[in-house]
Amino acid sequence: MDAAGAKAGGRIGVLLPYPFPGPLDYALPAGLAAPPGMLVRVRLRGREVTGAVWEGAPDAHLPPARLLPVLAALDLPPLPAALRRFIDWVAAYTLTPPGEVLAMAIRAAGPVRREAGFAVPPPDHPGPTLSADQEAAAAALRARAATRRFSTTLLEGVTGSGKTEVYFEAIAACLRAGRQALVLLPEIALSAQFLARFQARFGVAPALWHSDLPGGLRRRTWRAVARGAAPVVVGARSALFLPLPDPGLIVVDEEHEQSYKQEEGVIYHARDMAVVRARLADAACVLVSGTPSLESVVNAQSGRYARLHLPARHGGASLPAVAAIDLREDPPPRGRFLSPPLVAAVAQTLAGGEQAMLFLNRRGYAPLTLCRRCGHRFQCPNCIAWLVEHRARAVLLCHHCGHTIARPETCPACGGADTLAAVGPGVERITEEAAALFPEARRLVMASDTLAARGAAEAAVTAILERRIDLVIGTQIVAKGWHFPHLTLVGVVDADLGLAGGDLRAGERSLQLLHQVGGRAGRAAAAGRVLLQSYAPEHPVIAALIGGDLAGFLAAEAAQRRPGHWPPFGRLAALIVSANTTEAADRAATALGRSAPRGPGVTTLGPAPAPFALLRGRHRRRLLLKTRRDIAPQPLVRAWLAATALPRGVRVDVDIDPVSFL
DNA sequence: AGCACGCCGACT
DNA sequence: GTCGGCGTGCTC
Repeated sequence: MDAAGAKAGGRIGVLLPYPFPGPLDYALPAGLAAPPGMLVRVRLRGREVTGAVWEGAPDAHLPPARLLPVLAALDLPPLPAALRRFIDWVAAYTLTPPGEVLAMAIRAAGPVRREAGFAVPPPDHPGPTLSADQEAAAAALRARAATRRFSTTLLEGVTGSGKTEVYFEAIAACLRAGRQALVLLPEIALSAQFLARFQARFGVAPALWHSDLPGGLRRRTWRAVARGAAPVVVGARSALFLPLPDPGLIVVDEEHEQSYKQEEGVIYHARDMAVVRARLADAACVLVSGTPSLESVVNAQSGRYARLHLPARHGGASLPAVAAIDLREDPPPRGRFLSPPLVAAVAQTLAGGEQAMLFLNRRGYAPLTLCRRCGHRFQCPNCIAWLVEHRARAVLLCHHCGHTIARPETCPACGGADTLAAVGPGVERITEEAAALFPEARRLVMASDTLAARGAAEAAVTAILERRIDLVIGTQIVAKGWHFPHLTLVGVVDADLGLAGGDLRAGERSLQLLHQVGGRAGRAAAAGRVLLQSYAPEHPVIAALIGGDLAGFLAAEAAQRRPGHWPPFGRLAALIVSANTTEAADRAATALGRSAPRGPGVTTLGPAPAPFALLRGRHRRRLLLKTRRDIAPQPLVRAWLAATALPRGVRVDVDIDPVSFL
């Protein structure tokens, strides 16, 4: 098929936002211009749908008589070539049909009532003064953002070192070069404080992109981006698929965050894909973190990434002092969860007119409800998980599928009245304990469910900043990059919580989370301190936090993972087998296990029950393919699935580079 | 993704 | 004897 195939009057491929193996062929009427990337309307099974003209050899076998005509072209610039190549790349890498990846890119490409535009942030608008360390790092980033050459830089710095202001200088350089900048944030809840800082630097607001954007604004923003009228876009991971005409800089803030991993639909890691997006667009990529992932550190050490380091906290603030409270020596009173030393520290902080925070990464009142008489435990019928009591709502609720029951008065198994006991704490229960201990303190609970309402997170942050709150009790939402200058004490209720479970990255993740939480303390003039309640303070993660030796921890972690070719020294692909019955899941998993690829540098683990062996009513088994770093797992997985006959009703989901084993 | 086609339980 | 369950297959 020659180039004439794409000309008017010929046959063209149109990629549609559905899981087809490739583009479908349509006839292009004479007089209709449809270059690659053009969004077009076509008929599919009688329905009218939007797709994109795509490169690749049309399917010559289909007789011309069966081709339907392209109906119209949308009044939009074609998707840029770099985005088209990115879509194809992500599809091939994640083993997802390309149309499903395209769907993420064009979902918001609908008509709008009023066009939107965003002011170009003036690069030379006077912003905050940088320290010498910041200026040195900013100069390096400016140079990288000003060239039309791909690069990746790991920008590292302790919490409060002013990393944001440093990469703002890279944004300014990118804007001066006439290109667009994209900033990814792990949580859009972060954006309120981020936007204030952006405003302080540039005097205008950037375009925002996330899944909760109302439909009209979403379409207007998409269109503005496509037209090049959004010079800076700040967004969640899905912003990677926006049609920026010429992105010159992609920043991934808090690059270690696990929320960059999309776990449903198209399964991809936004941090890794950001590097690819930058490479295909000849752009600079900047990965930013106070606690970088082992992946990024190893890439920096091997020279693949450049590395910039901000050693000190900005404005003379010092890092908080971290200490453990050994719960074997100082246990909390029976039925309580705050130990005497932690209670004393909170009391002292509050008495000094400063703010304190208690951190527990568990929503609700109690993770388990147990009958003291017969031992009955309340479990979700659809998942292998305990129902979590939410006392304020008087319900027990599954955090995996949302299954909810009214809080029972009697045990359904033995009929016992007053025999049900709440086991273990959630933030609600810690709040109850804190209310009894510090009745005068103005308390605030910060959890994803208590801050779900629009503007709730912003209101909470404002209340803390204005010192209308004395004691914050929160889940991991408090670990995000908030800046609370009057907060001087962080108490971690259960520092051991994230360490159980045998997950490859449990230690690394726990260290990052606790370090980030601790980083909320003492960000201004007053010194901060962090107290970690633990039954195992000698654990390497707790020891690294106390000693402030994050690099040492990562080095030990690397030494453990390297010999077995575990990531980042090897590659993983997970196959999740799910079926309606245990038997079907077992049969399929066993069949896959028998036909698993083997060979030098290739091993298969499993099948094993997936950590949630029953989730949302489906029985799950998991197999893990591990390859040496120089062996791509995708062709192996493709061949593996093609060679294995699977029983009816069985689904196999592939997760390339799985990060969560739970 | 939708939407049609196709074989096995409870209904007029 | 039918109406309808959603499992499987196709869409240019």
